[in-house]
Amino acid sequence: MKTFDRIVYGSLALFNEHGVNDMTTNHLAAHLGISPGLLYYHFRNKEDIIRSIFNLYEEHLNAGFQPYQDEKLDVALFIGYFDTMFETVWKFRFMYSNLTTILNRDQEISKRYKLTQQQALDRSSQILHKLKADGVLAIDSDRVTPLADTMRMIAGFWIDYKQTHSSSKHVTKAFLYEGLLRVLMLFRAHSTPEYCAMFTRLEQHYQQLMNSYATPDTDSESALMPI
Amino acid sequence: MKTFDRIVYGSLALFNEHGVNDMTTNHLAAHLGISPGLLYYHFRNKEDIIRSIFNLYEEHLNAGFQPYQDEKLDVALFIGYFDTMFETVWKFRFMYSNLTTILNRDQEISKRYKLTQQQALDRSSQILHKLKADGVLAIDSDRVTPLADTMRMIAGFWIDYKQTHSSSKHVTKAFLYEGLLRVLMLFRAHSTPEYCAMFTRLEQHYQQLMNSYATPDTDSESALMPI
Amino acid sequence: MKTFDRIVYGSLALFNEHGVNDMTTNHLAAHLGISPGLLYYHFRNKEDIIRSIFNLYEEHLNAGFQPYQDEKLDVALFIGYFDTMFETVWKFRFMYSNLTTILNRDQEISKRYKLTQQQALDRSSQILHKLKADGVLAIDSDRVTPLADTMRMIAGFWIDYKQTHSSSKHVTKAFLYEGLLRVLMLFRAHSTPEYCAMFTRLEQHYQQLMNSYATPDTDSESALMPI
Amino acid sequence: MKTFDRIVYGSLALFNEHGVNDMTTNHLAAHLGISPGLLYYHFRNKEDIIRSIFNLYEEHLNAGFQPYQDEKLDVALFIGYFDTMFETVWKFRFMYSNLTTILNRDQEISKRYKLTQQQALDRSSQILHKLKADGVLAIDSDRVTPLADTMRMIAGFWIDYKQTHSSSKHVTKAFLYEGLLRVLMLFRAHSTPEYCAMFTRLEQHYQQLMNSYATPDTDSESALMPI
DNA sequence: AATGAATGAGCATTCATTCAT
DNA sequence: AATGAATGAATGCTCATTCAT
Repeated sequence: MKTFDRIVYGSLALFNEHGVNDMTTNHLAAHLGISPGLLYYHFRNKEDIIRSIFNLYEEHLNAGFQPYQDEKLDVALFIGYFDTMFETVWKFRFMYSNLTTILNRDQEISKRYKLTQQQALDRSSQILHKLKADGVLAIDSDRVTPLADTMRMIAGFWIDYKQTHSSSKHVTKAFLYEGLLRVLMLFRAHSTPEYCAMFTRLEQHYQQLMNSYATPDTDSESALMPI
Repeated sequence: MKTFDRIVYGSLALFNEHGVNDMTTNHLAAHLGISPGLLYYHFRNKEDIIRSIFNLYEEHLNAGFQPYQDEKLDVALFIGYFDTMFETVWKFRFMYSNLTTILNRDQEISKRYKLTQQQALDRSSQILHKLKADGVLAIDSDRVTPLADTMRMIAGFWIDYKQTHSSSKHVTKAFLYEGLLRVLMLFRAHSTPEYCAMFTRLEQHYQQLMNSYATPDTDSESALMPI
Repeated sequence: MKTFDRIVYGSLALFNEHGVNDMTTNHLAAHLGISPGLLYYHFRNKEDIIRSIFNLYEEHLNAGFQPYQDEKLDVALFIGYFDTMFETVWKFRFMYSNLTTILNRDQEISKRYKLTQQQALDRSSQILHKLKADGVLAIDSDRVTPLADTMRMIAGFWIDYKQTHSSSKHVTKAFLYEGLLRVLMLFRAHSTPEYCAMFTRLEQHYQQLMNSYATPDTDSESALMPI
Repeated sequence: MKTFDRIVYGSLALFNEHGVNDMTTNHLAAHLGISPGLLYYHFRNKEDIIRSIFNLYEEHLNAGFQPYQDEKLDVALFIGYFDTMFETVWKFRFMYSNLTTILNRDQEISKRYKLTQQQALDRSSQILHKLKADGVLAIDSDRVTPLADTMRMIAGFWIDYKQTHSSSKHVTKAFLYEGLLRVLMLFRAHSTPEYCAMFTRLEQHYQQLMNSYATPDTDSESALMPI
C-alpha cells in the first residue's frame, strides 16, 4: 500500500481506537513505523489527515444511502439500509466521538460535514416519504424529517453512548445490532398495521444475529470488525 | 461562597462554555481570580475538580427523577419530568460533550457515572412501567427499558448533536425544546389511543414555548440559560 | 535581579553574541539556567522578549540624543554625542545584525523601530542644523538630513560591517573607535575652516583611545564591553 | 542551461527575493522545478550552493573594478564605477542582507569573502590615490583607504539599510540612486575646488535618474530590476 | 542525471502540576 | 489559605539531508 494510504487508514484505525486528541502526530508516526517528517511530507498538518479520512467518509455515506427505486419493498431492502448505516458509523466512529473537537478545529471540515449531513438527511427523508406513500409508515408528513433526524442521531451516537454507558469497552457486533434494534423500534412504532409484522420479523432477524455474537469478553480484537 | 465551591461552580460554568480540554487549569484559576496554587490546594488535580462537579450532577439526577406516586397523572406531571430531564442535561452539558474524554481519563468517575446512569435508567423504566400499568403506554414489557434508554440517549446527546449539526453555535431554549419534542414524539408513538391527545397537547405546549424563544440570533447571552 | 529582567538582559547578551536565529528559546532557557516553561511564563513568545529589549533600546536612544542647548560648543559636547552613539549601537548590536529578520517577523516592532529611527534622525538633523547655524558646518541646508542619515547608517552598521570584513571576530573598543573616526571624518569634510582644527583634535583624541585599546587578540571577553 | 547553472542562478534570484534563511532547500528545488535529490546531486549542501554563487560574485567584483588607465577622466568614468558598484550590490544583495549568517556558517566562504573584499578595497584605494594624484580629490594620503572603505560600506549596506528604514519594501532604481548620491556626496566633500562642479554635475545626473524612476507604489515587479 | 519518499534532530510553544514563601 | 514563580515532558511541526530506485 502507498504510504499516503497507509497513513490515512492507519490514522483512521488509531483515531477510532484512541481518539483524535490522545493520538499525537508523533505517536501516529511511531505506530505506523514512520518518521514524523514523513507524515508531514504527505500531509500539511493533522487536520489535513482528518480531511482525507473525511473524504472516505463522504464516499461511504453517499454510496450507501440512495433512495430505493425498483427494488422490491421487502426485508432485504431494510437490511441493506440498516447495515450500511451502522457499518458507516462503525468505520468512522472516531468522528462521532470527537465531533465537537474536530469541527471546532477545522472550519473547512465543519462546512463539509454540515453539507454532507444535510444531504444524507434529505435522502433519508425521501426514503421515509416513499415508505409512507408505499403504505409502510403511518405518520404525519411534517413528522417525517424529525423521525429521520432522530434515527440518524441514534445511529450516529450509538457507539459513543454505548461505550460510555456499558461496562464493557469493547465494541462487538452484538453491540451494534442493539443500536440497530433501537432504530427498528422507532420504525415499528410508526408503521402501519400491515407492515408491523415485517418490522417484527426484522427485529427477530437482528435479535438472532445479536445473540449469535453475544460472547461478550471472549471476543478477539479482530472479531470487533463488524458487518 | 467558600473558595472550594467557587472553584466547583466556576469550573462547571467554564467547562460548559469552553469544554474540558480547552479550559486549562491556569485559565481556570485566572477566570476565577485565584492562583493556580490555590486550585491545587483544594483539589489534587483537574480530575478531582470534575469529580466534585460530578457530585452535584448525581444530586440533581437523583433529586429530580423519582417515580410518581400520588400525583395526578396529567400534563403537569410530564412537564415536570421533561423539564427536569433537559435542565439537568443543560446544566452539566460539558459532561455529555466530553464524556469519552472524561471517562477515559478517570477510572473512578467512569465507575460512578455508569452506576448513576444505571440507577437513573432503572427509575425511568419504573416510571414507564407505571405509565403502562396506568394505561398511558401501549408497549410490550420487554420494550420498556429500551424505550427509556433511547429517551435518555436523545436527551443526553441532543445538545451535542444539535451544536454539531446546525449552523448556529448558540444554544437557546428553543434549541432544547426541540429535543424535548423528539422525546415526546417517542412517547406519542407508543401511547394508547386514549392518551394520544394528551401527548398532542404536550407537544403543542412545548411547540409554543419553542416558538416563543425562537429569536435565533438576537438572543442575548443571559437568555441562553434555559428552563 | 527579577527573573523577568534576567531574561531580558540575558537574552540581549546571548542575542548579541550568537544572533537571534541561532539562539533558540530552549537554548536561551538553558543558558539562563531556567526551564523553557518559565520563559513562557514571563513572555508570550520569542518576539515578546525582543519587544522588551526594544524598550531598553528606545530609552537609550531617546535619553542620549537630545539637541544641545546652553552647553558650550566644544570638544566635550561632541565626545558626548559620539560616545552615546556607539555605546547604543554596541549594547544592542544584535538588532542591527538581524534587523531584517526581526522586523519581518514582528509587525509591531517594525512600526516602532521606524518611528524611533525617524525621531532619532529628526533630532540628529536638528543638531546638525544648529551646528551649521553656529558656524561649525559648511553645508547646504538640503544636505543636512542626508548627512545625518549617512552618519546614522555608518554608526548602525559599523559593527556588522567590521565583523564581517576583518579577520578578528572579537569586537574591541579599538574596533568601535575606528567607526567613530569614520563619522568624524564625515564631519571634518563638511566643517568650516574655523572648526576644522577642532575636528582634528577630536580625531586625535579618539585615535589615541583607539591605539591604547589596540591589543587585538589578547583582549579578554570582559574587555569587550566598551566605552 | 545546465542544471548546475540553473540551480546557481535560480538560487541567487530566490535568495535575493526571500533571504537565505527563509528559502529552504526543498522550496528551492520546488521553485526550480527539480527534486531535492537533484539539488544534492550537484551540491554537497546548502553552503555549497552559496559558494558557487560566491564565484559569480567574485568574477563580477574583479571584472568591474579595475583602476582606470588611459581613459579620459570625465563624468563617464565615474558613472561607470558607480553603476558597477551598485549593480553588483543589487545582483548579490542577499549576501549583504545575510552576511553574518552566511559567514558564520561557512568558514571557507568567510575566508574567501574577506580576501575578495580586501582586494576590492585595495583596488578602490588605488583608484582614489590616482584621483588624488590627478587633482580630483583633496585628501591626506592616510585618509584615502578609510574613505574607500566608508564608500564600500555605504554601497554594501545601502539596500539593507533602506529596506529596514523606509516604509516601502520594494527596492526600485530610485532607491538605489539615492544610495549612489550618498557616495557622491562623500566624493564631493573631499574634492578639489576645480572638480567640485563635476561632482555637482554627477549629482544632477543621478538626481534626474532618480526622479525619473520615482513612481513609488506603481512600480511593477519587473521595473525593480535596476541598472 | 534525476526522482521523491524518507529521516530525525530540532524548534517554538503549552500545560498540568509543584513548592517555597 | 493563598500566592505565583517555576518545572519539564510533551505537542504539532520544520527542514537540511540521505538514499533506493
